[in-house]
Amino acid sequence: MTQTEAEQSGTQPSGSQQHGGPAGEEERYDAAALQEKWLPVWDELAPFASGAPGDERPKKYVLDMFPYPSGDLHMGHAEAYALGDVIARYWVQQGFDVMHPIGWDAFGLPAENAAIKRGLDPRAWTYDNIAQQKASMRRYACSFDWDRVLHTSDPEYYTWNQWLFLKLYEKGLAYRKDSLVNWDPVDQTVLANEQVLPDGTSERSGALVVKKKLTQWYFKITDYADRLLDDLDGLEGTWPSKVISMQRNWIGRSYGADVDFEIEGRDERVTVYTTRPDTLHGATFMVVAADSDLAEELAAGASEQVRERFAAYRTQVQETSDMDRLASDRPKTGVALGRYAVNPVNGERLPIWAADYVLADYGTGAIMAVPAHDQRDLDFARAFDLPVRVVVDVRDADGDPLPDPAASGTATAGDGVLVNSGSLDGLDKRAGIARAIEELQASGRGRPAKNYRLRDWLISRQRYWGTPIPIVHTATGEVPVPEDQLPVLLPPTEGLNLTPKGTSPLGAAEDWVNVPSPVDGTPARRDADTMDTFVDSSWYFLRFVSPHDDTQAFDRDLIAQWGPVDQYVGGVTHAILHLLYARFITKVLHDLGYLSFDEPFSRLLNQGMVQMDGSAMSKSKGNLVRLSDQLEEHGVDAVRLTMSFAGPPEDDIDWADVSPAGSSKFLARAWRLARDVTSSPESDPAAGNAALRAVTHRTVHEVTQHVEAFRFNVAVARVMELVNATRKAVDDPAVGPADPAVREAVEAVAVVLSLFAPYTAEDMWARLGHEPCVARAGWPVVDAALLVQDTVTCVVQVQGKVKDRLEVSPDVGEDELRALALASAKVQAALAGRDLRTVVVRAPKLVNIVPA
RNA sequence: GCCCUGGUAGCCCAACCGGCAGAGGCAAUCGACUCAAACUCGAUCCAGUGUGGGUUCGAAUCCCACCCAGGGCACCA
Repeated sequence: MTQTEAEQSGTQPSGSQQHGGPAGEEERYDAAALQEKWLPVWDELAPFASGAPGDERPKKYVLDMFPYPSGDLHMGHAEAYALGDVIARYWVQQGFDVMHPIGWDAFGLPAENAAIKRGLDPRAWTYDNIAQQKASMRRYACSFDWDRVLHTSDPEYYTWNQWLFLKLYEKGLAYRKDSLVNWDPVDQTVLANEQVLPDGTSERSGALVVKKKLTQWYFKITDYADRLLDDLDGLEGTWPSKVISMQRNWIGRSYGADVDFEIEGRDERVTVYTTRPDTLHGATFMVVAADSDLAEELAAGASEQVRERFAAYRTQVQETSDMDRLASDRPKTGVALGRYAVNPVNGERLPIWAADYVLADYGTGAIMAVPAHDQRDLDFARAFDLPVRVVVDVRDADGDPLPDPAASGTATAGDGVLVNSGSLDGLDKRAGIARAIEELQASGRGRPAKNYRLRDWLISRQRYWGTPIPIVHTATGEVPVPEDQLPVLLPPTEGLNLTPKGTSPLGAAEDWVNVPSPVDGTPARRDADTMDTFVDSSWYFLRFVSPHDDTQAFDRDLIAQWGPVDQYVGGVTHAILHLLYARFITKVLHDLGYLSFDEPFSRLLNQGMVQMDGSAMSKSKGNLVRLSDQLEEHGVDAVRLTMSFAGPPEDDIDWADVSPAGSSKFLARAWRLARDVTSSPESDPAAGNAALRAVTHRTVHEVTQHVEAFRFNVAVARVMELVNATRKAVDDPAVGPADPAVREAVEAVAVVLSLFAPYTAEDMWARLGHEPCVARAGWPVVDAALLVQDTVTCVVQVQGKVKDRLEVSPDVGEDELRALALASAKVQAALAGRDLRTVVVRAPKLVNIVPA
């Protein structure tokens, strides 16, 4: 190896020579050598093992979102795990039994696609990558409890995925239905709504998603919509407000009324959902979603000509529907169905149209159109020359009536007084809605209702590398696989063609798919689809408490002790998908009696992303900065420190704006302090330099607050100050390297740095004469007496402008301070003889003198 | 279109409850050390807080309007 090994083979050789310098040259900071030296020691001592029997420390659960094993770790991982580690290591230093586990989200399409491309088994690809990432994480000094590792692709794990499915199935929360689903034509599988980007493309493959009618499994997350929404209130303050508002948006609850309309020539009424039942008198037509069964049915009862026009329109809609969802100003299209509804409040005949601006899967797929007060309805009315009737008198800021929507083309959606509305006339929006609902209920034509933007969670995937759905289809219907027959193992890939073809590759595994019915032994077929991998990650945090338990998904006593997760750390990219699903599953398991809590993550920290020159680094765009290169060049500690110091954790880091070389310089500077300390570990700090001690204690005090508030960048800045102050003291002949206050300061630096730069901190600790591990040394105790300052600087302002500064006692009296300030020559000069109007005194920090 | 963040030095970022705009770092410049360089050490330079109003003794901080950047939702009745 290199000279670093020679250097490390001896114990602390004084005057080791690395660059051919003269004999007696001092040792230098060598990041690579420190890594070689301490990694094996930590492997041996396992300072982050958690949950040992008899461990009396209070428990804390810190969790980083587990990675997907595609290739080696990249800069994004490096940031996330550096920041999560600061928190985990901090709580260990504070004396907690911290569970900080790691695992791999190992099922999923990328493994399968990569495997197809290279003709490999997805298992081999996945587990090779895991091994590589795991080795990288160890080198990166992540404070994980390595005894708790899990992989979601292990049968030991996905067994319990199947168990979870059965629990939901028993509860009626897993069901199969036939509907239009999002189909990814590239990956040849369906996608959840959440996996379709706003521009209508797949978040995975980037392909334009199309609609396809399929029978699929769903989890009934909409049953939990109210709780998922309302319980967000309790996360206020501990979750980023951004995530909370994104989830609120996503669930999208609205309140209104269901209103029943009679249909001429049809026995059944049609119910529509509206948020504005007060405007019912303004309804001039009805619209049903063109792709709904209702439209089909209504058209079937119409004339031959209408049926033909409808069929043509429907085909057109299905071909173009997802193509230009984005084009919000695209012209309204539709066909009249030649059928009529009857307005329940005034008996008017309303023509029924089929159009694509009404969605089949929201509400009832039918609306009452009130063109005067709804822009979409107005656009439609103007396109097809339908009547517009104003029923709300909306005024502008000056109290003038707004122009007639029929003429202006702008619907008046604002608040106003109801007109042309019979018994509702004169009421405002709020009262009008309440009265309208009352009257509808009284006449049996309507009732209060609410709706959600959130849809049920589609979990079927037509791919190989996932958890088989534990259902068998028999001649008489679907039968769940009995719990004691789990797991349903994935068949081997031999003989299977994994290439996407629209149906699950598992269906071709004849030996696997053909099974006797668990009920009566008659021939049956397994469900060949696999589960969305978001199912895997929706409960993995529970499994960590007992990852090797083969009798249950998780140990209920242990999860009661550890859960919920005290601190969750991960990217904001999962703000909706993963976090919403995890919250849902947690609530379900709570309701089933498995959990005592119903929110999984008490606190959440979103780290930002790492960019280069303003552009995101990702697999698809090519990794502009390679983590391995950075680690090679600057060392683990410098990279980690840079991640913490770059800015607030939630901000993105542009690698071009930060300086790992600067971090490295700072670490060397800190390290040299430890090298220079000459006092013994037993020296008494109380005998040390008072000024330096004050700086040390004040720094530790502030760092503590900053770390707890996630202001890691500021915490690091404070340590830099302490290092600078200590260096000055060491070089000051009046203090010097033997002063016990210097040792106290350097020890504090070592312990605090153990959160950010573990290798450097460990070596400093050793040089200070201590045994490893510094990670378990304990957080420095602040002596409150040393935080009290003898004097404070009082600012004296004249008209808010600083004119003088006074050194005063912290408990100086107001009157005394006022007199002192007025006596200042600089103040008198600024006043130039003017009379005083007021003197504001905020003892002891400030006096503001206002002249007349 | 609606909602949410955020604009402080050349750059990344601090600044408590409204109270001295600068803690820390990068870059730059100068000096010391060196045969020279790297390393190291020391020093210097730099903004009045996106714009315009308002409240206040006092505003980066609070309020209003606007501009810019980023993010979320978007034909959800």
